[in-house]
Amino acid sequence: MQKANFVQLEEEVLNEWNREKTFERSVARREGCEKFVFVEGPPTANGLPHPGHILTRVMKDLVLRYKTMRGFYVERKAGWDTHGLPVEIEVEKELGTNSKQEIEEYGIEKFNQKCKDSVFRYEKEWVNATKRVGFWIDMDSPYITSDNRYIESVWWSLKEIWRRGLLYKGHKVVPYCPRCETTLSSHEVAQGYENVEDPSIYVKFRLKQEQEPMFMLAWTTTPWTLFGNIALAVHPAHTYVKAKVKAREKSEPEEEILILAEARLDALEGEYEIIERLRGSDLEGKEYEQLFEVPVEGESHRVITADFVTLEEGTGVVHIAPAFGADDYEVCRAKGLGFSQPVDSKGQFTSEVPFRSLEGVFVKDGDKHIIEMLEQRGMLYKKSTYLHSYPFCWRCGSPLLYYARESWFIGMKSLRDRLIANNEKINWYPDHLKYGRFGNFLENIEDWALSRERFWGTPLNIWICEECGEECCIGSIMELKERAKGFPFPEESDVNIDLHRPYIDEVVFRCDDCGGEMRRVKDVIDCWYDSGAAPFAQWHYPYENEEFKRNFPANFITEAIDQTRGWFYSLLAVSTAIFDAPPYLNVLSLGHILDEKGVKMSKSKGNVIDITTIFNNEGADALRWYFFTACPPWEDIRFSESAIAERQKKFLNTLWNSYFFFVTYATIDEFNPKEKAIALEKRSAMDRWIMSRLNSLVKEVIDSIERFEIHLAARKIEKFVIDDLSNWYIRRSRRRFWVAEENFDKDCAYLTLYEVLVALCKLLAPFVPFITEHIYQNLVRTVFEEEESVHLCDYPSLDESRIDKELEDSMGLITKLVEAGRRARSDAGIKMRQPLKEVMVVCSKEKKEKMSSLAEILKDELNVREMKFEDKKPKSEFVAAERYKQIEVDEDTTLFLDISLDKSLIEEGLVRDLVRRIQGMRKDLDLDYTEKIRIMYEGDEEVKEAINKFSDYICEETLAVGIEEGKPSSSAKGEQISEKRWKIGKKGVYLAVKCVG
RNA sequence: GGGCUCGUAGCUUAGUCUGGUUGGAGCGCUCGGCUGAUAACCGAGAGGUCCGGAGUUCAAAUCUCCGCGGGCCCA
Repeated sequence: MQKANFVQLEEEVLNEWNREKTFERSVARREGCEKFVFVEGPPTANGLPHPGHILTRVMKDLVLRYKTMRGFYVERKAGWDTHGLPVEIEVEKELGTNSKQEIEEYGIEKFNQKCKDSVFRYEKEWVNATKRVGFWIDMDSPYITSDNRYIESVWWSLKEIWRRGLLYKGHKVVPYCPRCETTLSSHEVAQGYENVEDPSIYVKFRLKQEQEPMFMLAWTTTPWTLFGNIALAVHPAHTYVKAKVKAREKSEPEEEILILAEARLDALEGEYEIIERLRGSDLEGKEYEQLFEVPVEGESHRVITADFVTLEEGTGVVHIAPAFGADDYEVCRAKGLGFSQPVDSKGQFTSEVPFRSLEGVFVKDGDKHIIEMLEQRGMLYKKSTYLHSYPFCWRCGSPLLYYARESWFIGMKSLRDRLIANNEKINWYPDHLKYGRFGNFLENIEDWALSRERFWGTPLNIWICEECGEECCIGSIMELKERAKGFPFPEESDVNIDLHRPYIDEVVFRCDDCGGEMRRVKDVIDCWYDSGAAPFAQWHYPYENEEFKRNFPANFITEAIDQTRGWFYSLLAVSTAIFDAPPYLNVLSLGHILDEKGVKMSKSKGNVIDITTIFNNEGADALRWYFFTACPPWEDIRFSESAIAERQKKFLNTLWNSYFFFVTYATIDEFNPKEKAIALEKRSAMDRWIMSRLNSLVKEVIDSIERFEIHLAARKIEKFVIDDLSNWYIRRSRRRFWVAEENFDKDCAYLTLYEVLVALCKLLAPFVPFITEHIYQNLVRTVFEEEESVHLCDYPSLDESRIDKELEDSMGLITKLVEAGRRARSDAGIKMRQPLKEVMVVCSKEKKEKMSSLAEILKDELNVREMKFEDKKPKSEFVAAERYKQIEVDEDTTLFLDISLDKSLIEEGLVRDLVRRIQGMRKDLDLDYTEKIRIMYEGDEEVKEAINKFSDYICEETLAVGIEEGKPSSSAKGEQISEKRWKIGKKGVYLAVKCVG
């Protein structure tokens, strides 16, 4: 038996595909057929591919190969995501820069060039891994989000949005990284929450126009924001109290009155007395003294009411700083209150702060001083610490600030209903995402903060007049050239134009209105917009538009679940804004790869399995098969090399062995399927059964894949290969292949096994493309003038006429009886090799009729001489007879096994034992299946008698030319001899086997 | 903190939507058997608080609620 070397086999197949351009031909072959459109979610190649990326690639590949074989035209354009802060951070690490200023000093031109290089640093590894795992995608002409043509399309789309008034400049409090000096998108923020201890302080704000000292008591965990305080908010409907509190220390005033929500009274320490209850709305408009003297534009320092005030923590009185909180900003704007911003873009206090010592200090580092100063001024009621989760920059680790910034937005809120309507047209797998996580997200959609105050990204294509503020949006390179004054690029050639910073920043226009100079806003855009524009930007739409029109919307995309609000959303958002149409009709969301312990694999945890080890040890097919069978595609998968090795052993080996069994005997017999044609009806029940099973399988597999239930499809195939094909059909049919001379039944067996293997290859081709290709090449291409690759074939289609449900049922019954019979033997302590007289099956007439044609199988499997059916139930008769072992099979079926032995049965058992030993000795000698032997033996009279009686049988079974009593004379050199003393039952037997060629 | 999702034998999992025999498999373990494709296979055995608790019901792994733990997303 030749052991399969899957890794070597795969490398040969890869070379073959490469040589014969199989991928390209598989696509080209379907040109003109119905399209199945796929969009590749572009990865960033500035890190090595991770097992999760491989999973995604494998799932994509399965679906696309399957659809191709099903007759669809499936183009596969690769893509690379190239822009964005992650890329900049990598380069910054390399350069050792720490602020935007340093980058500017280094030079934007050089910096962006480094970013560009960095993005393709691991391209080779990505391309290699992609090819190695068998993902067929066109990586020779990928779309690249930083290409001019791509940017031009993105610009066009932004101009469309701008023209509709959906692209606007706003002021919003946004999560902001003071180190990177840029706002972060919500998906970026989400990645960086950590549990940290922050100060928790209760601050007193003294109300004006009150006789006795009276304070609003507010709670905050960010003391530094107090410099930006503009108002205090209470809930209009909740009950508040004036509580008279006694001094806890001598330094405090004897008594003072604090105002807080009644429900939050446990914030108070020591004794207190409630002197008045009032509603929040009663407090509205009360003025209080400013804590610190910070300049404020507009009205300020009043109590206001707001619905977002909760009573779950704090005091029910909320400190409002519009510069540092989204709700704060909104409520101040609504109430017409002023604004104060004592913090600069690096997160440091400005000179507006009334303490020299704090100027230029990072806000978080100022907390301690502020608390001290509050204490000194007697404005601190109490302090402690508070454990909560706070966002940090996901790349650089700086604490984020919520910070009012100027930013450009896309008005997604106004498109909410359209987003929901378009989502309605999308099939989600798994479906709970549609109205669950994704649907909920759309319901509460916010405007998209699009701009990034960074360097390496698609420049925001908006120019503003420095004189009159006139705004213009540029949608194409042509338009840019026409408007430009002192355009710094050679106009004759588009190739030399780079639309990135810093070049684009130098392009200045003349304002149509006032003649002033128009300059581009400095921002670049969120790279999520880049990838969201992929459906049209990859085709350079609308400047070239044939491809786009044929490729929109996509039929299928798939990525991991974390893309739900990432790429899945950005695609829908852009497409809804531009085309008011869903960009994809089916989306498969994949689970994540966890390590053996169920922890997410990530670089920082150091638990990432190197995928190349798997390729080198187990191979791509084993890896793929593991991914497909392990769990539903949308569930997290616990990944381990040993689990992959197990799948390989179990499935790929069995498949290989089935194939190799065929090849072994087909070679001996020089079987050629081309020369045989036997109608299925003429073949045996076993043949018709496996064909029926195969066709039932085809139906189930297609149905499952169509629902993206990849795991069910794969598991069904696995079960078929192991149980039906290998352990039943081939095992049961072996003897048919061993017959030396030509005969009809042998041809049927060959033909059937051949047809099943070829169909199975096609069925499996999208799953395990390598081994199936190898088998196909050897089984089909050497014989028929067929397609040159299994991947150029059509997927098997269901042939209803070949399904015989009744036969499948009958065989099912037979296997049940076989199991029952084996149990009966086991119970009686009689081994399989010992022939028995009879098996009796008591069952209904219908069952008997169904099974009678398969009775031989049962007889043979159970090693009995006779088999009887009884349709009545004379059970008692057999039960009474002690020689029957009884096993209940199901409600109306009972099996009785005659366990009585006589001399002839025992003799036959002995002979079979001898044969078994001799076969073992052949194997020890490592003989070929066709090599002849001579046998010598020594044993008692019974042995002698049995061997004499059955010598023909023994010789036939063991390919012996003769069997004689005695020992071989002294073994001549070079002769292959195996000799051994055996114990069979209680008998000692000596056997010698000599190869005679 | 909120949403979604997963939790079944030592491990990987089926069954859960649609409540109903004794909760099935595979790996691993023990014993036995089979083997001229098979490091395969077959039979038996050990191994389960179906994450915990409460409820609905004649009946709950399954439905409801409250927790716990993992994951993702959002804050």
